[in-house]
Amino acid sequence: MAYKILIVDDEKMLTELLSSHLQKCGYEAFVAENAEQTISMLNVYPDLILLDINMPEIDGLELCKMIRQNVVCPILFLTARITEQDKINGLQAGGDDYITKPFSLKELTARVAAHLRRDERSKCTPKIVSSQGLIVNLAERTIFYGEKPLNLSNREFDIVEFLMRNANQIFDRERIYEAVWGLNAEGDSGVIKEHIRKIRNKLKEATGREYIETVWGMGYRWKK
Amino acid sequence: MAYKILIVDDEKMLTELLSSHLQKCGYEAFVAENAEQTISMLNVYPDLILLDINMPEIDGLELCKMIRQNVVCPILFLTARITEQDKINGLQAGGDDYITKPFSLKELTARVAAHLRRDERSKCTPKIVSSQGLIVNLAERTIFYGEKPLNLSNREFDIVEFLMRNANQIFDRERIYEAVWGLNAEGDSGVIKEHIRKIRNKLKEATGREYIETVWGMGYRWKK
DNA sequence: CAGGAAATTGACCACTTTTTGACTTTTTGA
DNA sequence: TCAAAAAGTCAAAAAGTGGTCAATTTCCTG
Repeated sequence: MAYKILIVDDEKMLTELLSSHLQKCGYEAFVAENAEQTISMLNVYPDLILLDINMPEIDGLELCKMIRQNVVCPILFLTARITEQDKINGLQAGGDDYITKPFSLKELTARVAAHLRRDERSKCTPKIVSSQGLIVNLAERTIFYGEKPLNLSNREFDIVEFLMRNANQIFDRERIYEAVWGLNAEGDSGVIKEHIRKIRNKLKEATGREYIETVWGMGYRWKK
Repeated sequence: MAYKILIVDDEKMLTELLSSHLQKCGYEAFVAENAEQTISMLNVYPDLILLDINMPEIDGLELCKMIRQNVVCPILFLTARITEQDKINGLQAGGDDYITKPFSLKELTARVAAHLRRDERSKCTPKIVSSQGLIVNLAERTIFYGEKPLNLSNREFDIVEFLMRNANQIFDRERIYEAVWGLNAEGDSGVIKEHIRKIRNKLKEATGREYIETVWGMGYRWKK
């Protein structure tokens, strides 16, 4: 069974981004937007908690203490700035680590993985998915069409994985950029166009089929 | 003693193919074609079960639950297609993993090996292991290729042991550092690169073969 | 404590991936 | 039909990654 991660934050944008990304990484994500929801969410017994300290009307540290009374899993703070004093306060409240905003999704998942690893219980993340004749190995980040390997680069794999997981949905380039890079897209740099091209070539090469459809004026979608 | 694998499927073609392949890989294979045979086969105490869910007249999931009442070994589902709901149902029934058809034999054996290995790790660790012609003596910390000693240094041995124990899994340099040094890696110092080089040289020198594979942008893995 | 092996570091090079920007083609709607 | 907007293409620059080597530091052992 996948690790369960509880995200506590009041910014919808961020929680959505985080939960979709964590799901992409094979975790099960839960979201709580306030103290009340958080406490009731503890019933799912999360394996790790991401907690924003700077929420209006809620004292993150107090919330952390309350959580600690009920669970022992790692608690990682999300915070804008961090002073030495913040660190001490946080640790006293029962936190395990800090992630300072802004952070990349890569960094976040690395830290999450590190803590889960340290916590060491049997890891059972789903590894292999298959779709339309493509066999996707999430652990090795490889995709095969039968015996033929796709040989995607890391970025290419990220994009394919994202589109595949959200098959049939249309995403414009900005959205894809945000989802995969974990950053806000500033204008259209054209990176996505180029990556989509490379991906399409490799897919066509190996399978002879079209997987990524262009919806004119809207974006791209993975055909299912 | 060889690992015992029970194959549960009603397609004779497939079971024959699988059992002959698994035998070639050094496993002992048993076949059951229906629920009744499966239950009675459990008396051989298989180390792993391959279970086709989509058999006519038999509900694979029910069968899985019945098996689970008797044994704790890993159960891998063979299935044509897989939806999110299938996954949930399967896990609730006590399954450990899915292999979606069509699959390559290579993939199948890799997954089988992975599960057996995971199971093995929870048992006691053997003193002497052999892999691809290498004979590893964990007590004396020596590795021989036939009569030829490898003469690895301590660190080198640690790294090889770690990679070997987790064969086929990919580890980036940071992970290897954490696993072998037991410390958090602060940035990439390049130590691993250098050790990998030394190890590769010694392996090549003694065996003429390649054991450690580089997965670009991902890390290293011990080829098995 | 000296001498040698082992471990580590940093610099360098070759190679791959990622990004960029100029340019072409396609699509759309006035 | 034509012009503007959107999408696609290409090659080259920039950034990142891994392999190698030599130099330095650390660790043993006699």
